[in-house]
Amino acid sequence: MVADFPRPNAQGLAALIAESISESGAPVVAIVGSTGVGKSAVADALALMIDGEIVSADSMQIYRGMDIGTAKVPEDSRPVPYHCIDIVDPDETFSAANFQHVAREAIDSILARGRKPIVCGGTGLYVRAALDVMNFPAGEQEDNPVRSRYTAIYEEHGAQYLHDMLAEIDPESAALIHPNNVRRTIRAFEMLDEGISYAKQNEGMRVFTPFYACDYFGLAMNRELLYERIDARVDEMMESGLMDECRALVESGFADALTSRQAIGNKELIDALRGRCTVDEAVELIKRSTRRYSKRQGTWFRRDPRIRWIDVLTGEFV
RNA sequence: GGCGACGUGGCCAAGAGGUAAGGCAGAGGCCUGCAAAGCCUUUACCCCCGGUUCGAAUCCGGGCGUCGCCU
Repeated sequence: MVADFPRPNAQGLAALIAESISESGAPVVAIVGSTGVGKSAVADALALMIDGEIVSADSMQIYRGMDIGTAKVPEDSRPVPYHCIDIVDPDETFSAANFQHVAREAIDSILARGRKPIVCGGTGLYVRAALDVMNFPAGEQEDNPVRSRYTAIYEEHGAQYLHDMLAEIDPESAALIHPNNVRRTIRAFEMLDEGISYAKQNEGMRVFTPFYACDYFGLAMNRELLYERIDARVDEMMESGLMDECRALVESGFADALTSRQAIGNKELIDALRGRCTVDEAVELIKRSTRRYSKRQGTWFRRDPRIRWIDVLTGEFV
């Protein structure tokens, strides 16, 4: 049903990428870009061309049972092995640090088998966690007492109060975090507890220090068309049974799991299932959230100078 | 044709003589342990013309438009 859109030619794009990497000799390839530009199709085609395996860098495809909503390539249509998909249940905690571990393990094993790792995904932080030098402090995340303690302080005294507290003990970090950004303010406290300051780590964000030598390719598409494709894809997801998928998550007791509340598609539909809005309203919200998400992905990837951008419609570098 | 109401940014909407709140949508941006998350920034010849006034989105007159009612 998206037939009337100009469609990218995955084969051609993959061939272009294959050609570009043959000169570099870097062990890893990464394909990034906003949702809906067609990363998966290109990655699949490329994998077949260069004897590769896919390492998904997608914060939501990590979870089992969330397939339609996260646009996972169905298991029986994966032409090569996929890694970093379906590794935890929706109510398990997972983070960029965990991903770093899992993804590097996958990359190393692919390399050890003499094949080519193709990191493909839209979660910018996860891509960097896997591919760049990024050190996460050792502390445990699960049931983090620091987190709950400062969350309580926030709930009682408000964001500004919490931020002022941070400014007292770590003014450099406080200066970098907007008082309303409670999440990050709390993380700064956690980091202090783990012996490092947010400000210090933030410096590392500006410099790109590779952990693996890697060729980066970004897939881009005219925004208007991308938005149309996103809208159409959401409709397709509904036709493919996204509603049933959500219902199943609810029945498994995952309705209020952190992940279900965050994942676009789930959170809106769960609201609809609970009668808080109509299904049509939920669908519109899903489309809007997805469009916004794709915009945020754009600003994240745009600042990485290593990415070579390809216009998927013209099949040329931009 | 008559009577009445209304006419503020893409949408909704405050305002009622002193130089245009807010919300939504959009756009731009930030980002090292929830990242599909979290957060920041930003958008006005107040329908037109004339008048009153030091000063009008706010008052008066006319025009145009929309809606409702009536004949």
